[in-house]
Amino acid sequence: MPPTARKTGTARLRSQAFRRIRADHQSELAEDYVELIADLIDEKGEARGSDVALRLGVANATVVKTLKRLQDAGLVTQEPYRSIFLTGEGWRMAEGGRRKHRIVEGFLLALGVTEATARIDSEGIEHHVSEETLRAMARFLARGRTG
Amino acid sequence: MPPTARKTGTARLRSQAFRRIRADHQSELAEDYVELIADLIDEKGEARGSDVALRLGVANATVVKTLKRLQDAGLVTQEPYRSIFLTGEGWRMAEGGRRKHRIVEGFLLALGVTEATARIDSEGIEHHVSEETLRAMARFLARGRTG
DNA sequence: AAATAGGTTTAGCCACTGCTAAAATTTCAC
DNA sequence: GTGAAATTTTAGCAGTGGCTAAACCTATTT
Repeated sequence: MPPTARKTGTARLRSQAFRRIRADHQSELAEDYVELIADLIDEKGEARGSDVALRLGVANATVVKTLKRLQDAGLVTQEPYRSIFLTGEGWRMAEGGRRKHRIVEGFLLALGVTEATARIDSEGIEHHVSEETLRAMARFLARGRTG
Repeated sequence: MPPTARKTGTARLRSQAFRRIRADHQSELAEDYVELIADLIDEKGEARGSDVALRLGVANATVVKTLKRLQDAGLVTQEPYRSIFLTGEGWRMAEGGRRKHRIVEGFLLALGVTEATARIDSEGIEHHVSEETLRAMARFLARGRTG
Protein backbone atom coordinates (compact mmCIF):
# COMPACT_ATOMS: atom_id res chain seq x y z
CA MET A 1 0.00 0.00 0.00
CA PRO A 2 1.56 3.30 -1.08
CA PRO A 3 1.75 5.95 1.66
CA THR A 4 -0.40 8.24 -0.43
CA ALA A 5 -3.34 5.89 -0.13
CA ARG A 6 -3.32 5.92 3.63
CA LYS A 7 -2.81 9.66 3.71
CA THR A 8 -5.77 10.22 1.43
CA GLY A 9 -8.05 8.02 3.50
CA THR A 10 -7.21 9.80 6.72
CA ALA A 11 -7.55 13.21 5.19
CA ARG A 12 -10.90 12.39 3.67
CA LEU A 13 -12.16 11.49 7.12
CA ARG A 14 -10.86 14.75 8.55
CA SER A 15 -12.11 16.86 5.73
CA GLN A 16 -15.59 15.48 6.29
CA ALA A 17 -16.12 17.81 9.23
CA PHE A 18 -15.06 20.85 7.24
CA ARG A 19 -17.21 19.89 4.30
CA ARG A 20 -20.20 19.64 6.59
CA ILE A 21 -19.50 23.02 8.11
CA ARG A 22 -19.38 24.64 4.67
CA ALA A 23 -22.68 22.99 3.83
CA ASP A 24 -24.14 24.13 7.16
CA HIS A 25 -23.18 27.71 6.41
CA GLN A 26 -25.16 27.57 3.22
CA SER A 27 -28.36 26.52 4.96
CA GLU A 28 -27.64 28.64 7.99
CA LEU A 29 -28.69 31.93 6.49
CA ALA A 30 -31.82 30.41 5.00
CA GLU A 31 -32.74 28.93 8.36
CA ASP A 32 -32.18 32.21 10.15
CA TYR A 33 -34.40 34.01 7.69
CA VAL A 34 -37.32 31.60 7.79
CA GLU A 35 -37.12 31.29 11.56
CA LEU A 36 -37.21 35.03 11.92
CA ILE A 37 -40.05 35.38 9.45
CA ALA A 38 -42.03 32.75 11.34
CA ASP A 39 -41.46 34.63 14.58
CA LEU A 40 -42.56 37.91 13.04
CA ILE A 41 -45.72 36.37 11.61
CA ASP A 42 -46.57 34.85 14.98
CA GLU A 43 -45.79 38.05 16.88
CA LYS A 44 -47.21 40.73 14.64
CA GLY A 45 -49.32 38.90 12.13
CA GLU A 46 -47.02 39.72 9.25
CA ALA A 47 -43.36 39.86 8.30
CA ARG A 48 -42.04 42.94 6.51
CA GLY A 49 -38.69 42.93 4.85
CA SER A 50 -37.62 45.91 6.90
CA ASP A 51 -38.39 44.12 10.17
CA VAL A 52 -36.22 41.24 9.06
CA ALA A 53 -33.44 43.67 8.19
CA LEU A 54 -33.74 45.37 11.54
CA ARG A 55 -33.57 42.18 13.56
CA LEU A 56 -30.81 40.68 11.50
CA GLY A 57 -28.86 43.90 11.63
CA VAL A 58 -28.36 44.17 7.87
CA ALA A 59 -29.41 46.70 5.25
CA ASN A 60 -32.81 46.52 3.65
CA ALA A 61 -31.33 45.89 0.25
CA THR A 62 -29.52 42.82 1.52
CA VAL A 63 -32.79 41.32 2.70
CA VAL A 64 -34.48 41.98 -0.63
CA LYS A 65 -31.71 40.19 -2.46
CA THR A 66 -31.61 37.24 -0.11
CA LEU A 67 -35.38 36.82 -0.15
CA LYS A 68 -35.21 36.50 -3.90
CA ARG A 69 -32.95 33.49 -3.48
CA LEU A 70 -35.16 32.01 -0.77
CA GLN A 71 -38.11 32.42 -3.10
CA ASP A 72 -36.24 30.57 -5.85
CA ALA A 73 -35.46 27.90 -3.29
CA GLY A 74 -39.16 27.51 -2.59
CA LEU A 75 -39.05 28.65 1.04
CA VAL A 76 -40.95 31.95 0.86
CA THR A 77 -43.41 33.72 -1.40
CA GLN A 78 -43.86 37.45 -1.78
CA GLU A 79 -45.10 40.20 -4.06
CA PRO A 80 -43.14 43.41 -4.51
CA TYR A 81 -43.88 45.95 -1.76
CA ARG A 82 -45.89 43.37 0.18
CA SER A 83 -45.12 41.33 3.25
CA ILE A 84 -43.48 37.92 3.25
CA PHE A 85 -45.07 34.48 3.52
CA LEU A 86 -43.57 31.08 4.18
CA THR A 87 -44.29 28.09 1.97
CA GLY A 88 -44.99 24.71 3.51
CA GLU A 89 -41.35 23.88 3.25
CA GLY A 90 -40.46 27.25 4.72
CA TRP A 91 -42.61 26.54 7.75
CA ARG A 92 -41.09 23.11 8.12
CA MET A 93 -37.61 24.55 8.10
CA ALA A 94 -38.59 27.30 10.53
CA GLU A 95 -40.03 24.75 12.93
CA GLY A 96 -36.90 22.67 12.72
CA GLY A 97 -34.81 25.71 13.51
CA ARG A 98 -36.99 26.72 16.41
CA ARG A 99 -36.84 23.26 17.88
CA LYS A 100 -33.04 23.17 17.72
CA HIS A 101 -32.91 26.67 19.11
CA ARG A 102 -35.14 25.76 22.06
CA ILE A 103 -33.09 22.71 22.95
CA VAL A 104 -29.71 24.41 22.65
CA GLU A 105 -30.75 27.54 24.52
CA GLY A 106 -32.45 25.54 27.27
CA PHE A 107 -29.42 23.34 27.52
CA LEU A 108 -27.02 26.25 27.89
CA LEU A 109 -29.22 27.74 30.61
CA ALA A 110 -29.26 24.39 32.40
CA LEU A 111 -25.50 24.34 32.13
CA GLY A 112 -25.41 27.53 34.10
CA VAL A 113 -24.65 30.31 31.62
CA THR A 114 -26.48 33.62 31.83
CA GLU A 115 -29.56 34.32 29.74
CA ALA A 116 -27.82 36.85 27.54
CA THR A 117 -25.03 34.43 26.71
CA ALA A 118 -27.42 31.54 26.18
CA ARG A 119 -29.38 33.62 23.72
CA ILE A 120 -26.32 34.73 21.77
CA ASP A 121 -24.40 31.45 21.77
CA SER A 122 -27.40 29.30 20.94
CA GLU A 123 -27.97 31.40 17.84
CA GLY A 124 -24.52 30.49 16.60
CA ILE A 125 -24.46 26.89 17.81
CA GLU A 126 -27.88 25.73 16.65
CA HIS A 127 -26.75 25.32 13.06
CA HIS A 128 -23.85 23.06 13.95
CA VAL A 129 -25.34 20.48 16.26
CA SER A 130 -26.17 17.05 14.89
CA GLU A 131 -29.30 15.17 15.84
CA GLU A 132 -27.20 12.96 18.06
CA THR A 133 -25.89 15.90 20.06
CA LEU A 134 -29.37 17.38 20.27
CA ARG A 135 -30.63 14.12 21.73
CA ALA A 136 -27.80 14.16 24.27
CA MET A 137 -28.74 17.72 25.23
CA ALA A 138 -32.40 16.82 25.54
CA ARG A 139 -31.46 13.84 27.71
CA PHE A 140 -29.43 16.10 29.96
CA LEU A 141 -32.35 18.48 30.29
CA ALA A 142 -34.77 15.69 31.13
CA ARG A 143 -32.39 14.20 33.69
CA GLY A 144 -31.92 17.57 35.38
CA ARG A 145 -35.66 18.08 35.59
CA THR A 146 -36.38 14.74 37.22
CA GLY A 147 -33.25 14.53 39.41
CA MET B 1 -42.25 57.34 23.48
CA PRO B 2 -42.87 56.58 19.83
CA PRO B 3 -43.33 52.92 19.03
CA THR B 4 -40.35 53.04 16.71
CA ALA B 5 -38.00 53.80 19.56
CA ARG B 6 -38.99 50.73 21.53
CA LYS B 7 -38.93 48.62 18.42
CA THR B 8 -35.43 49.78 17.55
CA GLY B 9 -34.11 49.07 21.02
CA THR B 10 -35.47 45.54 21.04
CA ALA B 11 -34.28 44.84 17.56
CA ARG B 12 -30.80 46.10 18.29
CA LEU B 13 -30.58 43.63 21.13
CA ARG B 14 -31.74 40.82 18.93
CA SER B 15 -29.55 41.75 16.02
CA GLN B 16 -26.54 41.65 18.32
CA ALA B 17 -26.45 37.86 18.14
CA PHE B 18 -26.57 37.86 14.35
CA ARG B 19 -23.90 40.51 14.10
CA ARG B 20 -21.62 38.42 16.27
CA ILE B 21 -22.24 35.34 14.18
CA ARG B 22 -21.28 37.21 11.02
CA ALA B 23 -18.11 38.41 12.74
CA ASP B 24 -17.40 34.85 13.93
CA HIS B 25 -17.70 33.56 10.40
CA GLN B 26 -15.01 35.98 9.31
CA SER B 27 -12.49 34.72 11.84
CA GLU B 28 -13.65 31.13 11.56
CA LEU B 29 -11.85 30.33 8.34
CA ALA B 30 -8.66 31.97 9.54
CA GLU B 31 -8.79 30.01 12.77
CA ASP B 32 -9.37 26.75 10.94
CA TYR B 33 -6.39 27.39 8.70
CA VAL B 34 -3.92 28.31 11.42
CA GLU B 35 -5.09 25.47 13.65
CA LEU B 36 -4.62 23.01 10.82
CA ILE B 37 -1.22 24.44 9.92
CA ALA B 38 -0.12 24.17 13.54
CA ASP B 39 -1.25 20.55 13.62
CA LEU B 40 0.61 19.75 10.43
CA ILE B 41 3.81 21.36 11.67
CA ASP B 42 3.59 19.41 14.92
CA GLU B 43 2.76 16.14 13.17
CA LYS B 44 5.03 16.22 10.14
CA GLY B 45 7.45 19.02 10.79
CA GLU B 46 6.08 21.18 8.01
CA ALA B 47 2.80 22.35 6.49
CA ARG B 48 2.39 22.18 2.74
CA GLY B 49 -0.44 23.98 1.02
CA SER B 50 -1.60 20.76 -0.56
CA ASP B 51 -1.91 19.04 2.84
CA VAL B 52 -4.07 21.90 4.03
CA ALA B 53 -6.20 21.57 0.92
CA LEU B 54 -6.53 17.82 1.41
CA ARG B 55 -7.61 18.05 5.04
CA LEU B 56 -9.93 20.96 4.46
CA GLY B 57 -11.45 19.25 1.45
CA VAL B 58 -10.97 22.20 -0.91
CA ALA B 59 -8.97 22.72 -4.09
CA ASN B 60 -5.35 23.67 -3.98
CA ALA B 61 -6.01 26.97 -5.66
CA THR B 62 -8.45 27.95 -2.92
CA VAL B 63 -5.80 27.43 -0.29
CA VAL B 64 -3.28 29.53 -2.20
CA LYS B 65 -5.73 32.41 -2.40
CA THR B 66 -6.75 32.19 1.24
CA LEU B 67 -3.16 31.98 2.45
CA LYS B 68 -2.46 35.22 0.65
CA ARG B 69 -5.11 36.89 2.76
CA LEU B 70 -3.82 35.28 5.94
CA GLN B 71 -0.37 36.54 5.08
CA ASP B 72 -1.73 40.07 4.65
CA ALA B 73 -3.44 39.63 8.00
CA GLY B 74 -0.09 38.78 9.58
CA LEU B 75 -0.97 35.24 10.58
CA VAL B 76 1.31 33.23 8.29
CA THR B 77 4.48 33.69 6.23
CA GLN B 78 5.48 31.79 3.13
CA GLU B 79 7.60 31.85 0.01
CA PRO B 80 6.26 30.59 -3.31
CA TYR B 81 6.69 26.82 -3.69
CA ARG B 82 7.75 26.51 -0.05
CA SER B 83 5.94 25.33 3.04
CA ILE B 84 3.92 27.53 5.37
CA PHE B 85 4.94 29.05 8.69
CA LEU B 86 2.91 30.71 11.42
CA THR B 87 3.77 34.11 12.83
CA GLY B 88 3.63 34.73 16.56
CA GLU B 89 0.08 35.92 16.18
CA GLY B 90 -0.69 32.88 14.05
CA TRP B 91 0.53 30.56 16.78
CA ARG B 92 -1.47 32.46 19.37
CA MET B 93 -4.63 32.10 17.32
CA ALA B 94 -3.93 28.42 16.67
CA GLU B 95 -3.46 27.78 20.37
CA GLY B 96 -6.69 29.56 21.17
CA GLY B 97 -8.51 27.44 18.63
CA ARG B 98 -7.00 24.22 19.90
CA ARG B 99 -7.95 25.07 23.45
CA LYS B 100 -11.56 25.74 22.50
CA HIS B 101 -11.57 22.61 20.40
CA ARG B 102 -10.30 20.45 23.26
CA ILE B 103 -12.87 21.77 25.69
CA VAL B 104 -15.82 21.47 23.33
CA GLU B 105 -14.88 18.02 22.06
CA GLY B 106 -14.20 16.73 25.56
CA PHE B 107 -17.45 18.20 26.72
CA LEU B 108 -19.47 16.52 23.98
CA LEU B 109 -17.84 13.19 24.78
CA ALA B 110 -18.66 13.65 28.46
CA LEU B 111 -22.22 14.40 27.43
CA GLY B 112 -22.37 10.97 25.87
CA VAL B 113 -22.15 11.47 22.11
CA THR B 114 -20.01 9.16 20.01
CA GLU B 115 -16.45 10.05 19.08
CA ALA B 116 -17.25 10.60 15.42
CA THR B 117 -20.03 13.02 16.25
CA ALA B 118 -17.98 14.80 18.88
CA ARG B 119 -15.24 15.35 16.35
CA ILE B 120 -17.55 16.67 13.68
CA ASP B 121 -19.81 18.81 15.87
CA SER B 122 -17.00 20.33 17.89
CA GLU B 123 -15.41 21.55 14.68
CA GLY B 124 -18.54 23.54 13.91
CA ILE B 125 -19.35 24.63 17.43
CA GLU B 126 -15.94 25.79 18.60
CA HIS B 127 -16.18 29.07 16.74
CA HIS B 128 -19.48 30.03 18.30
CA VAL B 129 -18.97 29.47 22.01
CA SER B 130 -18.27 32.43 24.25
CA GLU B 131 -15.73 32.33 27.05
CA GLU B 132 -18.59 32.09 29.50
CA THR B 133 -19.95 28.95 27.87
CA LEU B 134 -16.47 27.47 27.64
CA ARG B 135 -16.07 28.00 31.37
CA ALA B 136 -19.39 26.29 31.99
CA MET B 137 -18.27 23.35 29.87
CA ALA B 138 -14.95 23.15 31.68
CA ARG B 139 -16.78 23.23 35.00
CA PHE B 140 -18.99 20.38 33.86
CA LEU B 141 -15.97 18.35 32.86
CA ALA B 142 -14.22 18.98 36.18
CA ARG B 143 -17.33 18.06 38.11
CA GLY B 144 -17.73 14.81 36.21
CA ARG B 145 -14.12 13.89 36.88
CA THR B 146 -14.34 14.46 40.64
CA GLY B 147 -17.85 13.11 41.14
C1' DA C 1 22.52 18.24 -18.03
C1' DA C 2 18.02 17.37 -20.17
C1' DA C 3 13.65 15.44 -20.06
C1' DT C 4 9.89 14.43 -17.63
C1' DA C 5 6.88 13.83 -13.82
C1' DG C 6 4.78 15.91 -10.04
C1' DG C 7 3.44 19.55 -7.24
C1' DT C 8 2.20 24.79 -7.00
C1' DT C 9 0.60 29.00 -8.60
C1' DT C 10 -1.92 32.08 -11.70
C1' DA C 11 -5.88 33.37 -14.41
C1' DG C 12 -10.41 33.73 -14.82
C1' DC C 13 -14.83 32.21 -13.77
C1' DC C 14 -19.11 31.97 -10.47
C1' DA C 15 -22.19 32.58 -6.35
C1' DC C 16 -23.03 34.64 -1.96
C1' DT C 17 -23.63 38.34 1.29
C1' DG C 18 -22.84 42.71 2.50
C1' DC C 19 -23.09 47.97 1.42
C1' DT C 20 -24.81 52.90 -0.43
C1' DA C 21 -27.25 55.82 -3.48
C1' DA C 22 -30.87 56.42 -6.61
C1' DA C 23 -35.33 55.11 -8.50
C1' DA C 24 -39.85 53.41 -7.84
C1' DT C 25 -43.98 52.55 -5.28
C1' DT C 26 -47.17 52.87 -1.55
C1' DT C 27 -49.32 55.34 2.06
C1' DC C 28 -51.03 59.16 4.46
C1' DA C 29 -52.48 63.82 5.17
C1' DC C 30 -55.01 67.22 3.49
C1' DG D 1 -57.69 62.79 -5.41
C1' DT D 2 -53.19 64.92 -5.20
C1' DG D 3 -48.70 65.62 -3.36
C1' DA D 4 -45.37 64.85 0.21
C1' DA D 5 -43.37 61.46 3.18
C1' DA D 6 -42.12 57.00 4.04
C1' DT D 7 -41.04 52.60 2.52
C1' DT D 8 -39.23 49.27 -0.78
C1' DT D 9 -36.76 47.91 -4.68
C1' DT D 10 -33.08 48.32 -8.18
C1' DA D 11 -28.39 49.26 -9.64
C1' DG D 12 -23.87 48.80 -9.02
C1' DC D 13 -19.74 48.10 -6.12
C1' DA D 14 -16.62 45.15 -2.99
C1' DG D 15 -14.74 41.20 -0.62
C1' DT D 16 -14.89 36.22 0.45
C1' DG D 17 -14.46 31.63 -0.79
C1' DG D 18 -15.16 28.14 -4.01
C1' DC D 19 -13.93 25.87 -8.75
C1' DT D 20 -11.19 24.29 -13.28
C1' DA D 21 -7.71 24.71 -16.65
C1' DA D 22 -3.40 26.38 -17.95
C1' DA D 23 1.12 27.99 -16.84
C1' DC D 24 4.85 27.54 -13.99
C1' DC D 25 8.48 25.79 -10.93
C1' DT D 26 11.02 21.78 -8.58
C1' DA D 27 12.90 17.54 -8.25
C1' DT D 28 14.01 13.08 -9.99
C1' DT D 29 15.65 10.01 -13.20
C1' DT D 30 18.61 8.77 -16.61
